[in-house]
Amino acid sequence: MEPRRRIPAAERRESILAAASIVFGERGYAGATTDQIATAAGISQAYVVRAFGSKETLFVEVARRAVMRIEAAFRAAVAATDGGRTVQQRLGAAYIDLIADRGILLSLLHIFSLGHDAAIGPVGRSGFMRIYRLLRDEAGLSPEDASHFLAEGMLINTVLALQLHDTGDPDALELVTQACGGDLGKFRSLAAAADG
Amino acid sequence: MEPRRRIPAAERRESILAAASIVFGERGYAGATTDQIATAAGISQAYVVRAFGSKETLFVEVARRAVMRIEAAFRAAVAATDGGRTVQQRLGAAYIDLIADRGILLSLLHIFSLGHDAAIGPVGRSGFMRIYRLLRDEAGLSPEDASHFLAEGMLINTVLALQLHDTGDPDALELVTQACGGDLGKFRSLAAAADG
DNA sequence: GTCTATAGGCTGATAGAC
DNA sequence: GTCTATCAGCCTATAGAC
Repeated sequence: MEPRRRIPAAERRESILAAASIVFGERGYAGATTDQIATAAGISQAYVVRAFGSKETLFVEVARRAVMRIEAAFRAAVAATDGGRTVQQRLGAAYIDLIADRGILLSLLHIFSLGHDAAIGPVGRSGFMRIYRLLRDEAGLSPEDASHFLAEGMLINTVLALQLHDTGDPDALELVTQACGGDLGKFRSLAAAADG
Repeated sequence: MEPRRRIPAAERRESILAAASIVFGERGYAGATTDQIATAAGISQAYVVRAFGSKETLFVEVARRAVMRIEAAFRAAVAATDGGRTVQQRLGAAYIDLIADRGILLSLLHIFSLGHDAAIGPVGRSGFMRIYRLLRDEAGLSPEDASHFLAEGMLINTVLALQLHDTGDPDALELVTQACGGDLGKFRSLAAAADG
């Protein structure tokens, strides 16, 4: 690998994080290798490790970013004064926009399934609870509504992760339509993009 | 390791599958090792591989079993003629009973996050759709009700995987109570058992 | 049916040059 | 800031004995 252009550390960190989000998403924490992330980021394996200290630190940072992006998107949705739509509708649309980024979607799932891990569990718990409080206290949802909203989100996560929207199966289409409220356009194009 | 008692192959397979369900659940497919599974099953690493051909085959079998257990439990819940309770209530209770087995719960989450995998994705998709059809065609739920039921299940998965039921946080308790419909007893005792 | 031994491959991290 | 080289460890799978 020929030496790359020197780039400010902060900027390089961002591109590593972007690559890591995709690779960790596809393979999971244990399944992903620092070498795969390095290749995706266009740098050497050793540099990935050096930039973040360890693979685990890098994953925790990716996880933290994913949660922060959700919080930011929800805050914007709450703040938006969009005439016709309810807060729930704005929040739902914001969530679907966000997890059309498969890196974020899959990061979330991996965080959940590593809930018992000493390093990642706390990130997942505190992130999930911050989002719950945001829905309840800032968006003004009742505990029941907040819970329902989260439940719908978790089902969307699942059907998208399983790629049920990509099947020919009409029952799958029926389910995905129910889950996403008919707002499938984004994921169809996503699937098409992934094929090419 | 001294040679163990000779045991019929079928029986040995079951004990390996039981051990694998726990270890795969805790560490994920890539994170778990055949040696950890062997230790949990009380046999040698080589024998685990020999008994199933490969680690991947073993995982696929674990995944298949988890889905089948859910189907069986739901069929029983549908068939049960339990005076006071609705089908939804019976199904919900059956689900909560089932995923109190953390091995099954976490197996599910790992299947979801491996939805893109060539070997595991198909198992996840066909299993999920079989369960959807069961809810719709055998339990008689409308597509909307089936979708809501699944959504609630996915939220329960998440809060249990994150172990939010184990936190002192009162907000977490509020959320878990909403998600599980107040039926927390099983998970408390589970947590206590895990501590000991 | 079950084990021991080990080959062969991959991985995260470190050292050190530029 | 970035790379090459490399080590030490771990992991799956196979071979072969009992």
